[in-house]
Amino acid sequence: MRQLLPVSQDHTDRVQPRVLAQLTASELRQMQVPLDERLWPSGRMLCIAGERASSVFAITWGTVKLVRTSADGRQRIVRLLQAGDVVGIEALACDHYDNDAITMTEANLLRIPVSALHALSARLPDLQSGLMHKWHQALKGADDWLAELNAGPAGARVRHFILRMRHTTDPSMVTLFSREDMGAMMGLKLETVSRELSALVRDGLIERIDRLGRQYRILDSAKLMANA
Amino acid sequence: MRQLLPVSQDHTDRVQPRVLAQLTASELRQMQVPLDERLWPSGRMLCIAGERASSVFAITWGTVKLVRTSADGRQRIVRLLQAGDVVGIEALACDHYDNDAITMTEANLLRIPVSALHALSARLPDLQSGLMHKWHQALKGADDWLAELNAGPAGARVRHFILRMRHTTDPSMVTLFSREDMGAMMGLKLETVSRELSALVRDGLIERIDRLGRQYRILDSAKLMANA
DNA sequence: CGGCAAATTGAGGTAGATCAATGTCGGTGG
DNA sequence: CCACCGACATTGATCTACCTCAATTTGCCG
Repeated sequence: MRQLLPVSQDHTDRVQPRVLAQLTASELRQMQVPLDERLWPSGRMLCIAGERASSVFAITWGTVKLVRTSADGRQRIVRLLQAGDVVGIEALACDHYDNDAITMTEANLLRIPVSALHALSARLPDLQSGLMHKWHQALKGADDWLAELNAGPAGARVRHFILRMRHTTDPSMVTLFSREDMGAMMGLKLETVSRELSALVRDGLIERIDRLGRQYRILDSAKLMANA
Repeated sequence: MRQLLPVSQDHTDRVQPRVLAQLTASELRQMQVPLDERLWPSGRMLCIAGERASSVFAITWGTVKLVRTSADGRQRIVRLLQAGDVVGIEALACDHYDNDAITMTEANLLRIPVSALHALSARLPDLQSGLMHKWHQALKGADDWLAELNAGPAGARVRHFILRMRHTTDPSMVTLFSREDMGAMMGLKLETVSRELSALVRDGLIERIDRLGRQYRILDSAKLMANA
């Protein structure tokens, strides 16, 4: 079970992760911020687009997908959030969530009331700039997602996705998701994703580790990065 | 010339537009903010991805495209900015621009030094929340762009695009762009865009106004909005 | 008038979708 | 323990929406 999680979700190496700005969870608690830290199972809906929003969720480890369900029922994964990202950051600027958010792995989340953040940021200029950083991170993430994962031929999209999913501790290892989810991220059908992955294995760029098709080892990162 | 501009760019109806937060240009000037207001011609590059960034540009009217040029040279329009949006907002959080920004019409821009904003926001809590609102607007814009304009069949994308480009004063009128730019926004080839537009005209959903194919009148908005 | 840039339209090719069959894993209950 | 079942990945065959290549048209401008 453990090795199914991306390494970025490893919570043993950093006992006190910086949750928001430079603040750790315990520092926030010292400042009277009522934190609700919880471990969520995979596949749990954290918030719903349009729903009233009064808190944000800081991710300390795990992966969360932001999903848009279009009028005709098709689901599109708008982007992924991981450790250091904030789920529902839009709650800071308006009173509802813009996207559905669903855990894709087990995930450890710190729920923080928006009111507490507003109160605190008046006193703490550092928090201000820290939050600005989170906004920027989210915006750049959205733009990158579009440019890298939703442009060009299917093969290139899948290769970009693999590179993006490398473990931070061991960049030769990658943890992927279900073919259907991967398709929803890149605007492809699950069969196409499967075929492209098989082609990469056949050509020796990656090697499959587990039986489920979630764990791969990168054998030729140069070719993976080649834009040909 | 005048009628080629989207109505949202009309600057005669609001003499003192709110530039940032609730502030008008003259109010900002009263606060010693050194503003550089300028009218830019169409097709001018405002900033370059990776370039050192020390100011933002508030749009009072006109349209600006954010462009990513991928490694293989293909250009992708990541989203559009219009009146009320801020070009290069990322300069508030880091020291460089993330995207190229190019005017798509004549555009009136207020260049504002980031240092001035930082200094001012310490004194003005309203500006804080106003900037947060801009961040949110940008992030939601990015997510919407992906979900509406880069998902589903070509016809649906083009129809969404038309609806998005309706004039604010007269929602039955639409101003489009070159077929190539439209393609770069929706991940389609220019011929495909042209064909889809022709089909909409043929089926009586829209009517062409000018000779260049930039101005259209919407005849059947119900069918345009239908997701079939 | 001539040349250029942009849109339209047609014919044909192809990447990816669709439909469908098979295989593998993991859980469940006899 | 083993048979069965459901979820998921893979693979093949075919189809089609969109791309590519190319010709034609239109308006603009020197």
